[in-house]
Amino acid sequence: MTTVLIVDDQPLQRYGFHLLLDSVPETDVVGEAAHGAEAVRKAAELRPDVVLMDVRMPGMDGIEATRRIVAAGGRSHVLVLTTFDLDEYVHAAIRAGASGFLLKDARPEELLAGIRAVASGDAVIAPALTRRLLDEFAQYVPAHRGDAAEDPRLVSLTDREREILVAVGKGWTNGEIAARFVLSESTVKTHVGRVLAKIGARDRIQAVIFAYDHGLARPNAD
Amino acid sequence: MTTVLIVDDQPLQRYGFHLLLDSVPETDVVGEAAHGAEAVRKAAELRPDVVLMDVRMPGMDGIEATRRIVAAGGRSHVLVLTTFDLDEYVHAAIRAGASGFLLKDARPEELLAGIRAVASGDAVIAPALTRRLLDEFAQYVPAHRGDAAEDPRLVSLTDREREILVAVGKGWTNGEIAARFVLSESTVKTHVGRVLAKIGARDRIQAVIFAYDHGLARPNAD
DNA sequence: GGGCGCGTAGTACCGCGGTACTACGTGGCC
DNA sequence: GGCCACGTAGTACCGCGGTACTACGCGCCC
Repeated sequence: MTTVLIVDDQPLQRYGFHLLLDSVPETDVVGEAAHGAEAVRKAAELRPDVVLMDVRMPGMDGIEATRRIVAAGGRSHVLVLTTFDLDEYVHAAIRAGASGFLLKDARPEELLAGIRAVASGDAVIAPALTRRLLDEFAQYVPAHRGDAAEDPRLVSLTDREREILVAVGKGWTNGEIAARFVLSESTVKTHVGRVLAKIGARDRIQAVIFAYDHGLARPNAD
Repeated sequence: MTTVLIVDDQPLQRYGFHLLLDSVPETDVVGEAAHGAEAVRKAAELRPDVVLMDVRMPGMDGIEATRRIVAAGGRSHVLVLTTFDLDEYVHAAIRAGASGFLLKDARPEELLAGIRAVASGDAVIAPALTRRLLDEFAQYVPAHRGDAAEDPRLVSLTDREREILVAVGKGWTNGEIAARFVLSESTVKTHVGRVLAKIGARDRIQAVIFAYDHGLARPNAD
């Protein structure tokens, strides 16, 4: 049995979803919320398996509510619904930690399949949006393990040197690296020097860029 | 009517798909191929709406075949199928231009829905894979105009300072920036200093990291 | 006019980073 | 045994980077 919390500012919309979910035995609507703040509160209180979240709402919007619900760490998975397939919404929702993104004009069985998938920890995206998402993904993931492994400069690094490069990629100074790795600063300098030579970087700054370009360092926005 | 080309090295597998697709009126299997090269040839010849592509095949694999079919520019959309949900396959397939990625243990209706979506120009991904894809996506597209605009540190930068930060993000030295911007090195230093203070970085290395984290610098693998 | 934000530019100082060495212990391989 | 790769460590030197100032011209607004 999958417990669901319905979040939408329009009562009629909520009613429609409620009817649909009641029509199948596997889902159980445990609550409704009309805006973001109420959604966050009820999600914490009812701990539903799935939160059916509308994006556009007065007050706290669905994105922010999603962020807070996900951040709260419960096991609730958020399935975001919208009438508009704007890229910004999709991006924001993904970054907020949503497990799915469907359009409101989805067929009932699609919605139910989505809820099922999300409840089991998987994720779903409306086919119409997936196309654009894949195009972007192909752009943004240039050299993730694969091309990276083929880069002769990267494979020429020893394990230790790779560790050092990762540390450099975090922005640590030689002194900090020495401290964390329990080494002398001289040793760190030796390693860094060898890394720079091997990857063809003139200074640690280009090493940081190299690390990002080759997936050794990961963006970690704040 | 959706025309389909089935590509798989195992005759039994092809047979199974053929039977399934024949069981519904909307799809029409127009051909079969047992390996990558044959798939590329037949795709060009038969011009199917959808190519049902197995990844693992002797000789030219499904990824390479997908790349060539997509590159050929026909209107065929490739739906990749695999028994293994390895990330590398998914990434490679997406980069190759595949329109979809499903697991072979998908239910028949899922497969048919996938073919339908792909034929109409949309894209589909198996829910089990979407989860990980979204996680990665959230990392790789950190600040696609949105959170970036919300970051007070970023908006506090003047236009000039933002330009300087981008230049720093490229790994340029103060001297290089001065040369390219036609400025004195002193001026560059002044700007860099102000940027560091505003974004809360102690040195240009952390500024580079900041730039990457906030989408001012883009991975540009070689 | 006077303030203010911004871009420009300078001087002086210090320290971290990078280079160019040398050096030694360890483990693996021929 | 001897060689080699690797990780460790040191010294010496120089220069870029960062800081702390000061300064001035320009456009804008009260």
